[in-house]
Amino acid sequence: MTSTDSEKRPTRQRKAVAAALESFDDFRSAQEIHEILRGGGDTVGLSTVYRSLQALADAGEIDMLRSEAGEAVYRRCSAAHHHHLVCRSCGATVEVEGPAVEKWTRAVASAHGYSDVSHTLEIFGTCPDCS
Amino acid sequence: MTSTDSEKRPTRQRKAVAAALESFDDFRSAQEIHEILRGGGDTVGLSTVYRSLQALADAGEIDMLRSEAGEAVYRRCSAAHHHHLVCRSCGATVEVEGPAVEKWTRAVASAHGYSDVSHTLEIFGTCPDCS
DNA sequence: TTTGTATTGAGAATCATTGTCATGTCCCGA
DNA sequence: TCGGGACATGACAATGATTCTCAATACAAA
Ligand SMILES: [Zn+2]
Ligand SMILES: [Zn+2]
Ligand SMILES: [Zn+2]
Ligand SMILES: [Zn+2]
Repeated sequence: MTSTDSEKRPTRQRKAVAAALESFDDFRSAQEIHEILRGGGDTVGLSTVYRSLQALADAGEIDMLRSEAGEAVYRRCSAAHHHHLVCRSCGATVEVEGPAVEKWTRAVASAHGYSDVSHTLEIFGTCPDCS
Repeated sequence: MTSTDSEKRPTRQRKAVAAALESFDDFRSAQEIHEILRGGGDTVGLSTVYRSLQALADAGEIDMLRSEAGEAVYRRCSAAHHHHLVCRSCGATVEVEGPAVEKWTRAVASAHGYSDVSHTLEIFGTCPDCS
């Protein structure tokens, strides 16, 4: 196995973190996820939660974004590239896609000679339940 | 003066921070700006730098965004709503506008019943000089 | 089992940001 | 001109999320 070995050992802890990510639908912080695990009886160290989340995010398995307060929050999402519509009040999240936006960012970047382009785009608002 | 009094007293410190913001073209952190001030001979406390930047950002006088590392960084920008194309390597920043994108975010949000909508959008890449 | 390696987690260390509060500054009325 | 009060400052402490350390474990393979 000299090939790209990005696989990690599926330990009890890592599986617990992955499972916790299936149990909610909005973005949560590492600390909140740690709490969820403790509440569910799983014993996982906070450091391990941080490490697992980073690994998952690096592998593209989960999405990470920064809340308006600046904390990193995580969510299990679909595989395709997408963005988020997030309720500022309760966190309710909707995945959204916009081919036109994707095209636009690429066009803008290349128009200015920028290469190796990526982008971040989040929409915040108040959801129907909260308004 | 019972009217909307959002004006702040233009102290030496606040003017120094505002002046520093004119001296560079990319996004800088509060600490970096504090360094610039110290280097320029101005004596301004770090707390005051933080406070001044927040006040300016709240007043819409400057733009604030979070670097990929999560720190708040600031920049003097034009008044109109816009977004940024930022070089991942040197920080070179270009203001960009996209009426279509603005329209799209509003449409998406209202399609899902979200109100009081705002959004963040940044494009990262490698600028011509750095590639 | 033996052994080398990946993983864990408790606690310490970082580091940006915010809070405290005694001191300083400015404006205005007496 | 003087004094009171509201605003502002800055040295320093406190907070809080994230990362680091490193000894103890768990695994996998031989
Ligand atoms: Zn997502
Ligand atoms: Zn909501
Ligand atoms: Zn801007
Ligand atoms: Zn916009």
